[in-house]
Amino acid sequence: MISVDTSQRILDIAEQLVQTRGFNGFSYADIAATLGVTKASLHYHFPSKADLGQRLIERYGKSFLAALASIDRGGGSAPDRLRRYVAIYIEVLCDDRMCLCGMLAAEFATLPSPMRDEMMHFFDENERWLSGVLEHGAAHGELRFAERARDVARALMASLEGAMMLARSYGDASRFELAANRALAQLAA
Amino acid sequence: MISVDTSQRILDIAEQLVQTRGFNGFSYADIAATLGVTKASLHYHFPSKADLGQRLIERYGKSFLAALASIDRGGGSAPDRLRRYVAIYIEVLCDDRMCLCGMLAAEFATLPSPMRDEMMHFFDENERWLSGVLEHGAAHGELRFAERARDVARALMASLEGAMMLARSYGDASRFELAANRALAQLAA
DNA sequence: GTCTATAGGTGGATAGAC
DNA sequence: GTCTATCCACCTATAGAC
Repeated sequence: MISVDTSQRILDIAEQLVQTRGFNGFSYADIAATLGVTKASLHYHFPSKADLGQRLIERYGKSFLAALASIDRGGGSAPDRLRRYVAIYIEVLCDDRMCLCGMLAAEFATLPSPMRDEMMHFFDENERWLSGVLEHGAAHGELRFAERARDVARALMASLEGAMMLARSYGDASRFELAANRALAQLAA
Repeated sequence: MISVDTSQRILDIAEQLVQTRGFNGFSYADIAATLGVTKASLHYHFPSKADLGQRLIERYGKSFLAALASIDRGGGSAPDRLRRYVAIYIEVLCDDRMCLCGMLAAEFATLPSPMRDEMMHFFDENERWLSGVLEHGAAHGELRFAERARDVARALMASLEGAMMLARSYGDASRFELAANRALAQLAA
């Protein structure tokens, strides 16, 4: 994820800051110090912090969707795909980060509307993809669940986001892995 | 929850603010405006914001433990107790709040050490209580699970915290209820 | 595109009168 | 206990030179 473009480098640094400290937990000064430029320069690329935040979620969402598309291209059974979905979260967590949108969900009440909408769009897309995998798995006898695929998808996202948050607080990734494995095991046919 | 004591009233207001906006999302000015006093007065009761935060979690933890003791006094089966445990979360959510400690878990990286410790203590106590209920339920054939009670307790807490956060962002408490019901249904013997 | 300089506001916190 | 007044650091953001 090495960027040459300054805008992308700013987003890289901001992304790491939001995922660790939250949108209200960092400032332009933090980015400027890391990047080695002045605060004023940042405003050339992102006029306001709200702009920066919105563009950040947009990029994160696209990158996440690309990862989901990559899972689909890789083929494999529905349980396999779910394991690779969980692996994305683990990778983020092992970098001591939270899911960007999980973090923003906590700060929801303080976010400007465009950021809220972009955040919900992220979860909607995740729900869509997961629902597809779940339905496919159920149809092929690879997965079993009693509720609507949509509701199972929502419950799964919630479990992963919550487990991620607690695991990060305890500095113990195995807390996440245990919760995630249990969630997947319960879907086994 | 009506307090006459000024310190308690300050904590009441701060609690609502943290549960909706986060610890980094409010200021002494917000409390002062709501309470109708000056910022300086607040510093008489809580010298620093870190003090305020720590005392806030202490009180919240005690109140939560009292609620768990109340569930125990009420008797009933393990599934019954778990339903009443979930009901605590629902009540908080219907007031458009997050769990105080779930909120702080997101901001973990920016919190002073005393607040971190107090927050983890809250989750440890929840884990202890839940583990007890789970073990009791398993021993009496009311609940069934494959993993250690401790790990099931952790997974359950993570699910509830995550579902709460997403449900609040979507302004849809039913999202939480569906996830919680699914989590409890999977423990049914 | 990046800089210096600065505006205008808000943050937490303190001193000292009442 | 609460007030007024104030401090200083930091915040987001802008103007204008280079």
